Parts: sequence; structure tokens; C-alpha cells
Amino acid sequence: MKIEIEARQLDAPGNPTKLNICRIPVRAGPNGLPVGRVKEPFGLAASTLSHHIGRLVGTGLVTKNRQGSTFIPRANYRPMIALLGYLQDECCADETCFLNEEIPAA
Amino acid sequence: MKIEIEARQLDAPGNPTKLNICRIPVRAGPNGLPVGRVKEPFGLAASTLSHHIGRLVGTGLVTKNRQGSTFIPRANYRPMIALLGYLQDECCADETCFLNEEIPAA
DNA sequence: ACGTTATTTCGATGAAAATCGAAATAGAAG
DNA sequence: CTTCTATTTCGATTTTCATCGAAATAACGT
Repeated sequence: MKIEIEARQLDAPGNPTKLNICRIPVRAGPNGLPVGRVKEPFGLAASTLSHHIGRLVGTGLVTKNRQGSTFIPRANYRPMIALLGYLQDECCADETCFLNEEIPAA
Repeated sequence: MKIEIEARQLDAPGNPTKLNICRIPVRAGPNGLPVGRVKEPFGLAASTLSHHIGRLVGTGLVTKNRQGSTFIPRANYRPMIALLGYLQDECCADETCFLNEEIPAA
């Protein structure tokens, strides 16, 4: 069920903690940033962080690669873009939505 | 706190039921669609639907106007677009994100 | 092999969300 | 002004989530 997936992907950043965690791999870029490096700023237990990253990976929006002893989460751009596209399509289901005139810079 | 708001807005469609409900005003367009008209397809109690719509309004993504004895939820496009813009900015924090090359049609 | 570091898995707990049914409210229509 | 319809509010229940600490796992350096 497609809507199941989309809903889960939208839920992934659905609270401040989760949104912050989602931003880590996105902002880190292709080099990535070890998971543990971002633990302290948020004051989360390692297990909590791991839990969130695991769910994030479960949505498909993020992948995780082992690099030696650390894990590097990376943004999975294709599904992210797909999700954005879906949201835009939904949003513009109504032809009077001004997005159909003023296209915001990407 | 900006991130609080964004997280709440992302959570609003954060499960299949909520996503379906979010889509109602968006797809109905400016004429809107009475809340109760969409209750049956989802098999939700009226009170549950009301609860979800109330939260949706709380995020700012949707407004609700009384029209006679029924309520019409309507998409609030400005904040929706703002949210999309935010997501795109986040997503493209990394200059290698291909969105910075292939700009998808809006 | 051994200890170190990074992370996950497990089990528990408190907090929040989703859901319902019943009763309340607010217009509309007689 | 009573009844009907649409929706909300309330209170209770079940389910799901966020979080932690402790123990397990996995690669690394020695």
C-alpha cells in the first residue's frame, strides 16, 4: 500500500527530535557523519538515537553503511524526491493552488 | 521554535488515516467538502474524524469554516508551500543532491 | 586473545496518540 | 419551539511511541 509508505515517511521527521535526526544525514552530504557524533548535542542515549535511525532506515529515506567500527547514515535521495513530488502533486490537486502559477525555486 | 512547527506539520499526515484526512481538503479544492461526507469511506467514528481535523487545523495547514450546519475544511496553501520549500531546502543542503540539477516540474 | 570504541538489541516504563460511544451544542427546517 | 442533522466535547480504553540502562555484538588496535 503506497499510502502506508508515504505516511511512514512523513512520520519519520514527525517530532523535533526525529526532524533533527533526519537532518543529520541530509546535511552531512555524501561523506556522511558518524551516528555517534551527533548524539551529544541532542542529549539522547545512544540506544534512543539508534532506535530513531533504525526507523528512518525502515522508511527508505536513509541508508546506513558500516565504515569500520562506525555507522554512517546517508540520505537516500530518490525516495526523498519521490516524496516531495507526491506532496506537490497532492498539494496542487486543486488547480487554483498558486503553486501552479508561482513555481518556487528548487 | 520553528522546528517545532515543522515537525508538527510533518506529523499531521504521519499515518495512513491522517494522510487520508489531510488529502480531503487538498483534493476538494476551494469549494471544500463537508467533513462528514468523508467519514464513511474510512470507517471512522465522527468523533475520531473531528479529532483529527482539529489537530490538522492546529498545525495551520488547514482551516475550517462553518457553512450553515456543516463544517468545511480547506487547505491553507501558504503554510503548505512553506513546508514544501523547507523540505526542499533541507533536502538540497548537499550540493550533490541531484535536485540541484534536475529540477522536477512543479 | 584482550580491551576499547561504536552501535544495536532487549526489556521496561512513562507519555502521547488513536479510537470509540455517549452526551452536548449549533444551525436548519418545519 | 421542537426536531433533525452535523459536528464537537468528554471520558475511557487500547495502541503506539520515545526513552532509558544494561547487556550483546562487531570491528579495531595492541
